[in-house]
Amino acid sequence: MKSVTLKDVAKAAGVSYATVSRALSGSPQIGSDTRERIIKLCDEMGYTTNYVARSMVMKKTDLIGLVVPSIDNQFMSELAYYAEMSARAHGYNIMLCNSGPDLKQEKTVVKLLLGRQVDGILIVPQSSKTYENIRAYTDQVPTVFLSENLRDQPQSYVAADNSRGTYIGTKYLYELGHRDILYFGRRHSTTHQLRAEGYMKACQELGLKQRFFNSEFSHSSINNGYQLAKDLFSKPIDYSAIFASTDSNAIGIMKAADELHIDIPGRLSLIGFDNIPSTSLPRLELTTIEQPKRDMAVQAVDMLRDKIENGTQGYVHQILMPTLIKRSTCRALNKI
Amino acid sequence: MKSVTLKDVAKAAGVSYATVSRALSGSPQIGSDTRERIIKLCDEMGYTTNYVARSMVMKKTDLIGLVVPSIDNQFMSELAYYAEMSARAHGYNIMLCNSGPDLKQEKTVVKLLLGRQVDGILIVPQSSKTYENIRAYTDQVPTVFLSENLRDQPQSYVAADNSRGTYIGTKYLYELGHRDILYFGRRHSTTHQLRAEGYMKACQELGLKQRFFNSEFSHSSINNGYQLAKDLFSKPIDYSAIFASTDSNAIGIMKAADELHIDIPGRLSLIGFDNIPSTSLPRLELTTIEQPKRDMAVQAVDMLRDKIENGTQGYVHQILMPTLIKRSTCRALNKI
DNA sequence: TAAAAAGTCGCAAACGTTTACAGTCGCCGT
DNA sequence: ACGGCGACTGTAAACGTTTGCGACTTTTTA
Repeated sequence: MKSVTLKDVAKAAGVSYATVSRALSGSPQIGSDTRERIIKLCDEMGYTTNYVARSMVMKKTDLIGLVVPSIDNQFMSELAYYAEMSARAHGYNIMLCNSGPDLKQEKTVVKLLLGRQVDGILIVPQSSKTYENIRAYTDQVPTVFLSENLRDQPQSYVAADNSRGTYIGTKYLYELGHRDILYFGRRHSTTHQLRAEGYMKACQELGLKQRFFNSEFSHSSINNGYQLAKDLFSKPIDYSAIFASTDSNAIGIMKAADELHIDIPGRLSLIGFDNIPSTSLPRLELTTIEQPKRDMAVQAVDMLRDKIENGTQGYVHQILMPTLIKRSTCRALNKI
Repeated sequence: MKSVTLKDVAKAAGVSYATVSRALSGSPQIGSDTRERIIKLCDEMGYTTNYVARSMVMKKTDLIGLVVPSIDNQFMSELAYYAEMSARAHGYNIMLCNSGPDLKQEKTVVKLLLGRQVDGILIVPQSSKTYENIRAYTDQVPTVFLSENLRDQPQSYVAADNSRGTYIGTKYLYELGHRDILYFGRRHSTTHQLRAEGYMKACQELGLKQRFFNSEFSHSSINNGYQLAKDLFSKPIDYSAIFASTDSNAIGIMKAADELHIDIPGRLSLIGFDNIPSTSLPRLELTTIEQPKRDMAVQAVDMLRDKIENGTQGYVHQILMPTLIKRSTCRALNKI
């Protein structure tokens, strides 16, 4: 369990441990013969540099704190995957924390990460409240928000153009012939507010009546969408398409529709948002709006690296384009 | 960006920094009045203890390295969720690494984790080869394998009783009246070998003919299952049920069956393994064998903590019971 | 009342690195 | 032959903690 240190190999090599350190770090001021000898020796002795000691003197841990509400979530785990890969490719490791559903835990974990001396924090916020929640810490360490649009708050973030996503989605529905489109979702966060706005904008341009079915006091999940949709379907269906603000909600809607024998897309077209992996499953094949998760993740770590390594001050808002993924839950309406 | 240290609050309090340290750590040898004064002061000054400095002297980082082939995977992200929650509840943080598909990267990340001085490693192996692959490091740091059955190798692990899973699954199929059950899957790892064995054992006891459809040179994914199933279905279907060794494969099979208008469960019953979240989706509703992912994760960190904190030597094999999740892809056969 | 015990607190070493600075050595130019 | 320069390597400080030990003060005990 006792690991070999610089001092050990220095003794074995008959040099000072400063020399060994220099040999490993590729310092120019060292003889190429001794360098090779030392490197070979390190290899033989199984020396690996102790990062915590190194961090101590370098005042840099090469650590990025990643906080997500729940890694057990297709959207976030995909983000996390690309973030970790990209971070490690640039010499950083990821310290992972679930922030859970409440703001208190979210604050706790970023405080914890600060104590760990992470070089930066990448955070997928629980909601719009996160900004205020952790503001006391965001000036102590480079921080970038991921996937939540903060509008013009003085804080770096990368997010999809949520407004544009719903905009192109409802336009697509319009082109398919739909004139009565129901927007299904709430507006608890800026991101979701923007999604609603994209829908509203498209409706205005297209001369469509805006129709909302909100669910202000619940979070986005399949079961929630399902319960809500059962409510919805108990009333007359005087629309031909539903735009669900979330794939999870859309899938819940599908479930309710199936039970009531409401044919999708025969009777009702359905479109979701996010393009989580589940949407591409057989029998689901949900038409949706893709958030470019991979790009979002790598750009977020790029942005964070820039802050860390170049000390870049200020904030930047990176907005990525969403794209329409046509699958099989939307159908063209026959014009009369 | 400069954080406040022990020395800073010591100066402010007019005591030595050793006293501050003791006040925070709850040392008994300190006046309760000064303790309160110092704690209050720390709070005001926003002091947080520097964990890397602390780790340095304590020779303990309170860090657990978690390596998974890909966090972007429902099974592993669920494991990771519970592992992180449980670890943090006990004062540990998680350093996350994706090991990708190849052994080289897997070895690289555990080496990296060693350099980070993690107290222990929790690893979801890529395959059975992982044991050999990282054996050089597993005696340098407490390690427990998660989800892969290593049989009687001298290495701690926690896994589901895979053999029993397929055993109860085929027995269930038998009770439903099925007499011709095809086992769909490969045996590239011990875990999958055990699954095949459970099926074989049940067949023997029940007097059933063992029928295999193997796919030795592909990994388990929906698309793979789909391609393979298309092959499979091009030949006569002289069985009434399929046991897929994996939910992903089962879903791929569903897709192929749908395309060919092979009714599930009308014509063919189908059962999977793992109970990944996707299986519970509407329109899928796959009958499957649940691996107790939560228990597996928390028991794995418990086991690791025991090794770390109590220096427990030796190895323990923790086998957890899988359970049958009845959904809607299996139907009872009318006895003739 | 004096000595021992208990209660507080400071000093300093240690953890394993990196790096500025100083030191050693040989070699070259004059 | 000697100063000086360049190439290389060693010395030591620093990073922020924890903790054994010693020192000082106060309380207890005989």
